[in-house]
Amino acid sequence: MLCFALYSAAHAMQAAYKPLLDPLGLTYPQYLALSALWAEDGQTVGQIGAALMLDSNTLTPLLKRLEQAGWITRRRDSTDERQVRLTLTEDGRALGARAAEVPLCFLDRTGLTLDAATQMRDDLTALRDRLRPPR
Amino acid sequence: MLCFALYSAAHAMQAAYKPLLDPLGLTYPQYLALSALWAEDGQTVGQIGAALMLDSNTLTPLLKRLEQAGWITRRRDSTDERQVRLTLTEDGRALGARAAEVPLCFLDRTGLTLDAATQMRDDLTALRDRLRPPR
DNA sequence: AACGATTAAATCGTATACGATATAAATAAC
DNA sequence: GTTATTTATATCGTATACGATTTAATCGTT
Repeated sequence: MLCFALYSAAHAMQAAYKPLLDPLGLTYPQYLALSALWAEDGQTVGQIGAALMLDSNTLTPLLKRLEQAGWITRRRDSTDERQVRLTLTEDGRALGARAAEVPLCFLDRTGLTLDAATQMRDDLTALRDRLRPPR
Repeated sequence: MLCFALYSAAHAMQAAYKPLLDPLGLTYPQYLALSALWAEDGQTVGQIGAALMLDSNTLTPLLKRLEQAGWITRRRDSTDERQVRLTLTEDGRALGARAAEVPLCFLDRTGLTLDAATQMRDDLTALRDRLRPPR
C-alpha cells in the first residue's frame, strides 16, 4: 500500500527531525513556519498558509505559540486590517542561524545521496499535486 | 526539501482518501486499523500497533471509537489479561466488503501505473526504515 | 511462595490537522 | 453611498500523534 508507506514515512521523518529540533524548542510544523519566515520575513498568515498548505485554523494557534516563545510578532497590517503580518524578532532571526545545519543533518540521516533525495522530493511533489483536489 | 514533500504529500494522501472513506464513516487511521483486522481478525492492540507503528496512547481512543461505532469488540485475552483482543463484529466484516474497492480508487487518483506506485512504495518504505531510530 | 523487573494497555497533557462557523475588513454592485 | 459579497483570520469541536506516567498482569529469580 503506497498510502501506508507515505503515512509511516511521514511519521518517521518527523521522528527523525525531533532530536534536531528539540534543542531549539521547536516542533516540525513550527520549524516549517519559521523556515518560511527565514526565507522571507514579514509574510502574512495567508502567505505562510499557502506555502505550507495549511489554513488559519491550524496556523493561528501555532503562530501564537511562536509569538509566546518570542520568535515572532503578530501585527495587523495597517493598510489591510484583515491581514496579520508575521515578523521575526531578533531572537527569531538568531534561531535561524542555529537551525541552518538542520536540513543537512536530516539529509545525512536519510542515507540518500543529494541526487536521490532530490529525485524523491520531485516524485513526492508530483504525486501530491496530482492528489490535490482538481478545483 | 524532501521533508516538506513528504509532509505535504502525506496530507494530500489523507485528503484524497477522505471522499472514499467519508461514506463509510471512517477516518484514514481508523481505516488502517480495520484493514489490519480485515487481513487477520482477533489481533491484540500491540499487534495492530506494530503493524501501524503506533502506540496504545494513540490506538486506545481510536479503537474505542471503532467499538462505539459497532465495527469491533475489545476484550481482555483470557490467557493473558494484559492484552486486549480486537474482534470484528458482523457489521465490521461487512464494512470490509464495502471498503474493498477503496485502494483501487486511490491508485486511480494517483495517476500512477501499478509499477510506478509499487516502486514509490518501496522507496518510501526503505527511507522510513532508514529513518527509524537504530535501537 | 515472594518479590523485583518486565510487559501491555490505559491515561494525561500538549500540539497538530481540519471541517464548520463566526467576525471584521475590504471590495463590488447598484 | 449603502448594501451584498468576498476575503483574511480566528474560534470551536473532533480526531489523531506522541512523550510521560500509571496500572495491572506476567515472568524471572531466588
